Amino acid sequence: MALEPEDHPDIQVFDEIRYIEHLVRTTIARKLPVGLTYPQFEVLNLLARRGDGMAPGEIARALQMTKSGLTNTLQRLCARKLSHVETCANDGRRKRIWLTPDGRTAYGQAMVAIRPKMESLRDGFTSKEFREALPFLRALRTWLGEKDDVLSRVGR
Amino acid sequence: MALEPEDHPDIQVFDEIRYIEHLVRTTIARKLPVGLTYPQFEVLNLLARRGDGMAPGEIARALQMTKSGLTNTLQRLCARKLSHVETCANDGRRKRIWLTPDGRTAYGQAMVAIRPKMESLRDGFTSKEFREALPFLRALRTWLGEKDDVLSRVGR
DNA sequence: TAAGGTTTGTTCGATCTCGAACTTGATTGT
DNA sequence: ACAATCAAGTTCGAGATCGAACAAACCTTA
Repeated sequence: MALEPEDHPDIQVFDEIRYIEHLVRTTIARKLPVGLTYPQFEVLNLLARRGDGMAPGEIARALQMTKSGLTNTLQRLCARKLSHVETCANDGRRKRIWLTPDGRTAYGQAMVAIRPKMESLRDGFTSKEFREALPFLRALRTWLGEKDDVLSRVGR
Repeated sequence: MALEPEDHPDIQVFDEIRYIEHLVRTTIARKLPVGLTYPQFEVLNLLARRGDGMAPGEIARALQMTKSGLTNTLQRLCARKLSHVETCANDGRRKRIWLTPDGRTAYGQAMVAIRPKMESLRDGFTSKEFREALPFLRALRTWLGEKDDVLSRVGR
């Protein structure tokens, strides 16, 4: 699809977006230290950047994962002692996720593996180009998300 | 990620792209007639638009799927008699995939379910906006794909 | 024409992903 | 106070996805 001429520009845009998403995912996934999958890395990345102690629900929303999907990933991270769980004192339902020292180490290794690629990206494109692309992408994302049944779903 | 301020514009762009891709996928998936999954729809869509008779390898490349992933999807489509397979006469390795009448019907139903959404999208954005977004997206996709280990892999 | 390599597609195991149903803990209305 | 409701996570089953290993059909070349 993505490589063929398409009549509708909107379809072409979505094709390119699908393609880019796929390239990013596979490129990163292949550089990760053995044992780390892409979604696992995304969780580590989020925890490392946004700070520990997030609730599973927050993490799932931030990463566009379902709650059940995240449960799965967290169980694997915890099994490998890369994260650990803490039940919230005030609210017995809620949990908080923390990176372990091992988790930070693994994240660091992953970032080292990925960094060269990211840096060469910043050689290939200017910061300005990215900034100028943002408004449209944001508008598109917002439109798709708002005008929709997606966010009105329960039980994600 | 996608909803938080991020220092690097490039990361924001990738976050938006990831989000958009996810919204498109889930939005379409939820509108599909029961029994049709999103990847199955993508294959039907490709066959209906590009014409029947494609080889599995071509389909996989066009849709950024692995060969093994596509084998799986094709087996399900064939099991439901939505497509059927033909071994190539000249080349015993190659196969050709055809839509069955049932397959065309299912595709038509899926398109009917999706059309309103697509049309309202064309109300929300102009064709010009999409066209203007394309060059950057294409350049990004090309850069990610070329300058990379992805395409040089064997056995996709 | 036989050996070695290439291309095409399949099988397999591990993980991801989704939605539906469920459990448990908190909140609210009366 | 207590039933109804809501919210946060988990479980489960079906399907998707990936890569590695494989089988079979071709191709090359000596």
